[in-house]
Amino acid sequence: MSHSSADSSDSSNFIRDIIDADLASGKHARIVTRFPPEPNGYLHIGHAKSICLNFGIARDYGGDCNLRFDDTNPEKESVEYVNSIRRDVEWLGFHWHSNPFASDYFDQLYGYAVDLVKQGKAYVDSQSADEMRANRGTLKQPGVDSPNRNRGVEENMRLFEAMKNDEFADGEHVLRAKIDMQSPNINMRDPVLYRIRHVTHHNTGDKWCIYPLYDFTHGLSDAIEGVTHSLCTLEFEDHRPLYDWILDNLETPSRPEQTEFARLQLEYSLTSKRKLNQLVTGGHVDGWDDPRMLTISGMRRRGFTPESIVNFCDMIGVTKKDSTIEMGVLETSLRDNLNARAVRRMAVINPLKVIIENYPEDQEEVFSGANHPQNPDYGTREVPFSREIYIEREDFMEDAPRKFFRLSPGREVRLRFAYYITCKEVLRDEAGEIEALVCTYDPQSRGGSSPDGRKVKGTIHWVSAHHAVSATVNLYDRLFTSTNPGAAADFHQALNPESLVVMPEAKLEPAIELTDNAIAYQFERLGYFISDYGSTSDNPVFNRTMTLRDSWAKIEKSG
RNA sequence: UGGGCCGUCGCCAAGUGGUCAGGCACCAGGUUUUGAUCCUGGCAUUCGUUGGUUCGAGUCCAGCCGGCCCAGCCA
Repeated sequence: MSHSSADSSDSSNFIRDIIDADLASGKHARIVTRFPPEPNGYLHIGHAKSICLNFGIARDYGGDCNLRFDDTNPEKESVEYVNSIRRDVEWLGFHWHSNPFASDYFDQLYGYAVDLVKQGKAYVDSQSADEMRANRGTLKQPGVDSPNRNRGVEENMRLFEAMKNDEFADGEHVLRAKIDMQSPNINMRDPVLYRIRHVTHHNTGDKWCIYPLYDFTHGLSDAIEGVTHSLCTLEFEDHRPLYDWILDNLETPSRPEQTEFARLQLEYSLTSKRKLNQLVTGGHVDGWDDPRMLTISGMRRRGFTPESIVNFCDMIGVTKKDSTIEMGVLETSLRDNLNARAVRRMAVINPLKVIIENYPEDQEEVFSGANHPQNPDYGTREVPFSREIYIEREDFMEDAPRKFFRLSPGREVRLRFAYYITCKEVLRDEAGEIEALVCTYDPQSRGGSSPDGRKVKGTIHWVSAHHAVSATVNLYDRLFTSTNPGAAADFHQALNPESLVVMPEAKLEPAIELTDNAIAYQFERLGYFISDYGSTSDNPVFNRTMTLRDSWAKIEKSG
């Protein structure tokens, strides 16, 4: 397509290098990956990076990628999230080999835990959470052994079974791995494997009152599925020794390996499910799919294409370096894709009426406008014209600088596809506000060029007043004013009060489809737009997906 | 001397001892009935730093500096 599109087939990274080596050495004959979200929130742009990595590798190496729900904490999880996650992954264009829940493995996981107990490598601890915390030590001081650490296998077996059989209250006991309370790695100081939680699970219902923790569950789930490369983010690096310890001490059907990469950080955005949840529940946005949210569902509603997101992930790469991507990268990827595909139309968001005084009052005519300037396959549509039209208020300036190529008293501009017009008079209301413009047109300039070949520097968009369709247009801007809102003591302070500006009086040319989130339009000179969910011909609502690049704004700013 | 990880252009990122790819951003031109798109050119004598090994170091070694992560019965 164009310069900024990355070709995933030749984009390599250190993880693909590892896979290449494993294939070359014969360690693996086939590659299996997994994308393991916890269904406790909606997927966001950060997850997209992981999805593209895991599913992209499976696709490129002819292997499989599973969509596995890491659902070991029933208190926070729900089927609403499960469904949204499935939908988002599919919408991005990826296909999973299987779609299991970690909770599907609870029986097997319990068996593995029993195995550890029998080997004397796990024990039931009856300390309170506070006692455990106190005995864990600190980052610099080793922990001390639990008084229950040397319980016999028989007693541990009896207690663990009793935990499972609902004989204890929440928090009374936990199952812990018996590793090393002196370890410099806190994760190895006898980590908890199972806790008691009397909570209904979205998948297993009330079958269990004990639930395994992430560290115990994850590697074993990988092993059960035959995952070869278990890819996760950097904060799990310290967990790898535990991941390995569990697999090294149990007989599993396969031996997966964990590799960590840096999570995505994007300027002006939040990628913490907890904080996104607060935006939703706090009413700061219109749900998880608010077009300002960088959730996959929000981006979809905003008008992002899956291709633009996947391409963005290819552009940013995969490394172990903490980094923050500039918004411009995402915006460029979006514009690139939308520029290639969007259907061109004219719409006026902030209308100013123009009366063409020498155009006959009862006359109408129709111009042909290309649906895409670089792609004739898109065809053309008819654009009606008449004596009264609307133009953008920003396209008129009374005291215009020389570099302003638009309408101004005495100046001539081209109406796209139509005629040259010259501004003759400015009409005002009692308050002195500009109400309308009186212009004349040059009948010789029909179609947008004149026989004398005179140059008209500016071309502006317009909509015939008589034929216009009224609509509401939502202008979205970044949700936060700070490049790193997550770093603020309270991210609410960084909320952008102008992240949504509603334009209730927009005028659209008639050839615009008014309903549901389907067709990506470019409203010429304004940006890319898409109809919002629930938009109807009675009440059309459009979301601005992205502005066009605006070099005039840059000139204007620099004076 | 708690452990783990990271440091190549403003932001990303290739580079696997032979003399710093590419993208974004930015700047300067050209085309243009979207100040869009597109096209052309410019943009790291230098790889956190110091020293060492080598004919040769971003790549190997040592020290130092800076940043990130870890003390949930969260993931």
